[in-house]
Amino acid sequence: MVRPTMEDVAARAGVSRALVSLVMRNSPKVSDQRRAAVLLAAEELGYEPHVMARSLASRTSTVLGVMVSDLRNAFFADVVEGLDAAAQAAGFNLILNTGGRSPVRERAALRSLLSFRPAGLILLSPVVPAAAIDDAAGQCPVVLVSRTSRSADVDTVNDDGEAGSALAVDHLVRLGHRRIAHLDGGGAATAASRRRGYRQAMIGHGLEPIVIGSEHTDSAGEKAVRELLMQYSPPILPTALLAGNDFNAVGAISGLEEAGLRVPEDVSVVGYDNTSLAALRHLSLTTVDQPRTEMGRLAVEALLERVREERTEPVRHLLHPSLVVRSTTAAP
Amino acid sequence: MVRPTMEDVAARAGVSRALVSLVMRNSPKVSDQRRAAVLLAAEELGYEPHVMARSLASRTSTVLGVMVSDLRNAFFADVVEGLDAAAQAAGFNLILNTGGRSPVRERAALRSLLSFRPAGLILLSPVVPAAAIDDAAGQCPVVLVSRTSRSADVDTVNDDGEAGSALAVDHLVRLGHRRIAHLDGGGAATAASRRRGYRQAMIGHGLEPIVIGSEHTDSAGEKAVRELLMQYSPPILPTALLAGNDFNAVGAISGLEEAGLRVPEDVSVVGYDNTSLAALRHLSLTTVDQPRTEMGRLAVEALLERVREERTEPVRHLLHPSLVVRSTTAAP
DNA sequence: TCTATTGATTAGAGCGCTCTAATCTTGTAG
DNA sequence: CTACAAGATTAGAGCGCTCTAATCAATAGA
Repeated sequence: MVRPTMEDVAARAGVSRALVSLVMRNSPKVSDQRRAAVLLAAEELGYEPHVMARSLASRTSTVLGVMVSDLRNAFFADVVEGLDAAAQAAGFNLILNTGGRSPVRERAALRSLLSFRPAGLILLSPVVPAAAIDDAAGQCPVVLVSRTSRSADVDTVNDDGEAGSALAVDHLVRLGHRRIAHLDGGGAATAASRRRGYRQAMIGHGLEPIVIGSEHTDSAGEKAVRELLMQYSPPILPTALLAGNDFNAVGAISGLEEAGLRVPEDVSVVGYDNTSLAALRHLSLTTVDQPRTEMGRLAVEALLERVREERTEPVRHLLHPSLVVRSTTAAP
Repeated sequence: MVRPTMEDVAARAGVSRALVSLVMRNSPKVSDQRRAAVLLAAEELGYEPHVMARSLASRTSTVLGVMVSDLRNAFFADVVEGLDAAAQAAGFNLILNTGGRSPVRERAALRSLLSFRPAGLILLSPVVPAAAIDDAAGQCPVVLVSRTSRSADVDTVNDDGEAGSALAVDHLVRLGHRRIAHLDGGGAATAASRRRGYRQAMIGHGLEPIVIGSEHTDSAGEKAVRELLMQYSPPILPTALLAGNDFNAVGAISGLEEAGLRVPEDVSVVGYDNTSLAALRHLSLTTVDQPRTEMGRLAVEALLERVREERTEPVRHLLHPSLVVRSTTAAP
């Protein structure tokens, strides 16, 4: 279990430790002959540089700290995949902590990540107070995903929820729908802008918004539909639903089917997030797609710009969502 | 962005660096008075120990390397959640890499993880050859999840796929099914034992196994059902299907419905993994549950036992799955 | 008074690497 | 044959910490 060090490689290759260091960082100022000898020795010994020692000595870090509230949410899992791909491509590694939507746990997670002296921090939809984030931003660059910030030290990457909702409403109106209800995402970070977008789009079309309180879960979607059906009977029942997210939409569909209503013949349903769920042929859910891997990529890019000190102005990425039309929407 | 060091704290508290070090590791051999002074100084400066420097100096690591093939798979996401919870509780941190089911990328990921000199490695369903794993095991303790190993240096945590399949078959037989087909998971790491369990259970019940080649995706499930329908017409059509996993099951359900067959009235379907998908009321899939968070916990536990050198014998956890009966199974 | 003994504190080396500055080799021009 | 620039190599300090062994202070025993 005791691994060779640079010194071992140097001894075997008959050169100094400094030369091995140069070869390992593939510096151009090493003769081909020596380089070959060093690489051979390293190969024979199974030597790999010690990243931690390297970053200590060089006063740089190749670690990006990532805090994700909940990996079970496919949306975050996708973003993390995007982060990892971009980080690996740039020679960085992710150190991951889960915060579990608890401010206390998130604080601990932040401290833990910072103690690695990461090159930067990426926080996915954190729930800690802005002060805690600004505090972290004093120690290293910070990028927020799915959360806004007013701090000049913090970059953000968000989906344009207003535009996404508008896309969905426009699609439904174009199909001929007039009574379109929105199942609100409650306290979720993304809920407010989606609701706002829905309201504006409805008013823009001269239609009356109908917002039903819900959550980003399938059971909440089912419950919301039951409430809806209590308030509105078939003649005035909304002919289309814009759910808070895909899970919510699936729940809503169940609720509708249980009540004997067919989707999309009687009621059209649109989700949000385009999770793998929506793509299942069994569901084939019309939904709003957020470019998740792209969000991960942009987050890493923004972070590295700060790390390399190429930029000091904050960046606010507002990504444009797109509508994926599948089989849960049709003319009323 | 330049953070204080132990030296700074020592100077401010009027003590030596070594004393600060003792306080930070809360050693008992420090007088209360000094301890208070040091903690105060640290607090005032916002000092936090530098984990990398610490592990370099102490020749120990608090980092666990995790390689996951695909975070989009909810199964792995759940296991990672379990890993993180257990690791955090033990004062360890996860450094995460995705391997994307590609041996080449996985090899790179392994090297990258090892260059951190982690305390140990946890590999979720890796596809690299056993030799590469044994090689890694020569550098630090390794635990495999959802993959077997014959190496004495490697611990494993697996779900008992044979038992899981048997559970499903028994359930179906008890409902009165006689013609039960299995949609095979193809090259997936878990497919072989599930198929074996299916075969044995069928033979045990005096029934003839029917295995249809498939994959662990929903589109493959749909395709497999089409093939099945080509080979077997209604009178001899299997009345129940054991899919390779939940995704596969959902695809199979779509295929059946498209062919005008109802689930579970005409054909019962059982999935495997109990992903969040299965729990959706809309699907309400009968499936085999693997205790995923528990698997994560056990993996960390096994790793730490090796790290602490409490054990040298390999451990083979074979977790007992359970059947979650929902709405896709009924009497034929 | 002097020496043990115990507990608290510190000096200093060293973990595996990087980086600056110094040194050693060449090749080439004068 | 010497001088010198350019390229190749190395010595050595230092990154922020831990750890061993040494030092120091205070009390107790003879």
